[in-house]
Amino acid sequence: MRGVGDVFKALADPTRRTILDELTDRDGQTLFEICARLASKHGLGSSRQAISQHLDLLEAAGLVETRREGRYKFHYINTTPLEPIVRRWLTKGPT
Amino acid sequence: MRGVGDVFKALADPTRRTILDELTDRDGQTLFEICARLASKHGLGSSRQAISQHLDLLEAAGLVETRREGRYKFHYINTTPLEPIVRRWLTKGPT
DNA sequence: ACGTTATGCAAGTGACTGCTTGCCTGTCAA
DNA sequence: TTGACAGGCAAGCAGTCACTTGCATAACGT
Repeated sequence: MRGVGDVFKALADPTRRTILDELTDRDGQTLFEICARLASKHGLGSSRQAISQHLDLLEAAGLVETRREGRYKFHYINTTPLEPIVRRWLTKGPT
Repeated sequence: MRGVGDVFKALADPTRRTILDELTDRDGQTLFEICARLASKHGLGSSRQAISQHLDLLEAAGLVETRREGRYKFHYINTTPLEPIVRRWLTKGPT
């Protein structure tokens, strides 16, 4: 369904927000790359399956898009769903 | 603590987002007013205690501020914590 | 003073969430 | 073809969350 609520739910978890930080820093990473960089740069000891489930959720919310190439799967951040989210309460007058 | 995670957690629930919608429409409502308008305008049948707990959470996140006056407690929306939240991933270059 | 109104506090419950565990599929190099 | 590598699927478990239930506090009208 990829409704608005999915975006908020995806952003509710700190690990998922850190994943978005990582993809902002270097877009198009594989699952193993993300795991390695989360561990080294952010000090997160999450397992591969945990990160994979987080990526599934981010993809379901439309915040991450994927591209398969052989046995690799690259993950790209998509900030499009983010803009209208908060603007909902910020805009008092007509845009 | 009122950290960044509290704001995301507060926004994760659809009822709390509807409460923010209501306060955007009419600021400074009491608990009973919010309950009544949530039921009539938004079709939500949440109990008073449920709404009260949601308001506590929104206040802990800094999204709602309160002012007591006699036996009434008025709730005001505060959008200040919202701006830097999403901008975190939107800004690629210097603002 | 007494009852009503508006709100607060806290324990208990069912559902959801994040994570683990174990096994399976598909791809590439030798 | 065999083994290693990248990723996927699904069941189970512990913690959290939203909600209810029941009682308590405080302010106001009469």
